[in-house]
Amino acid sequence: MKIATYNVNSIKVRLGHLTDWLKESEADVVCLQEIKCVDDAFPREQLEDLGYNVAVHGQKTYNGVALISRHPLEDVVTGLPGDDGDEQARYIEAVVPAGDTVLRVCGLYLPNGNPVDSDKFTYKLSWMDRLIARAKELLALEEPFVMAGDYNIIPSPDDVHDPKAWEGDALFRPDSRAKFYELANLGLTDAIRACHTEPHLYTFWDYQAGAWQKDNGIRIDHLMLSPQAADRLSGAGIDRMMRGREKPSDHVPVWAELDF
DNA sequence: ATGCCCACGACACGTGGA
Repeated sequence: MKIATYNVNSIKVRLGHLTDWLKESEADVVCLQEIKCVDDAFPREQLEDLGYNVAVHGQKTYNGVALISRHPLEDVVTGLPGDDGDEQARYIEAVVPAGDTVLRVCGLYLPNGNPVDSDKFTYKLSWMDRLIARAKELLALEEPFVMAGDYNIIPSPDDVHDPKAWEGDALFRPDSRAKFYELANLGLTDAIRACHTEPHLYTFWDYQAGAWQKDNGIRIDHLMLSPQAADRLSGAGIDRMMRGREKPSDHVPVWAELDF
């Protein structure tokens, strides 16, 4: 089963890219971020016509996440538990039947956090605390799950073209990274890092200053696997070619293959 | 050192992204 994450930066603008890529990649489950639309505006029918089930947690203009799956999506949870006052659409979770068991898929769009002297940064860190709490709850079930999405975290200096330029940024600050390690150290496996040891694998290139042409990128989209999911990991990849297409998202799809 | 580009809402440019 192929699980992927893709920050589309507007589903309206990127629907063609997404459907092209779905046909090429044959992904089974995809976590989408930054759909930037309300539930009713999501192109549900077009994706259903390609054989996907759809679950959406949308928001006008900003954020918005969705899950699409060739298998049923059950027990859908929208919104990250832990703060009923949080109105930003950044989290969606569902259970997907997988062989003789189930895979829980958690799609997330972690807050950017810049500027770091603002409440946006404290929101990022507290959001990560809630994600860690959710991971602890799910780990207690001892079932396969994946937390996949745009983490807005550069885990290590190997994951950025120019570490100096990112010093102090909310995506690379030691306290941001420490929270990510706290999550990983619960026992979650970074699918890309488990399959690829070479440095400088990126998932995002800024639109500005020729970042793509210079390969000035960062790795911020991750699939984090529970131990029971990591046991089934057989491959992972980054579909860089999507960044080279006409009118691309600034992120590209990242995927993991799990043997079910 | 700073801005570059892109999407949105709703038509002018401000907000947000990373």
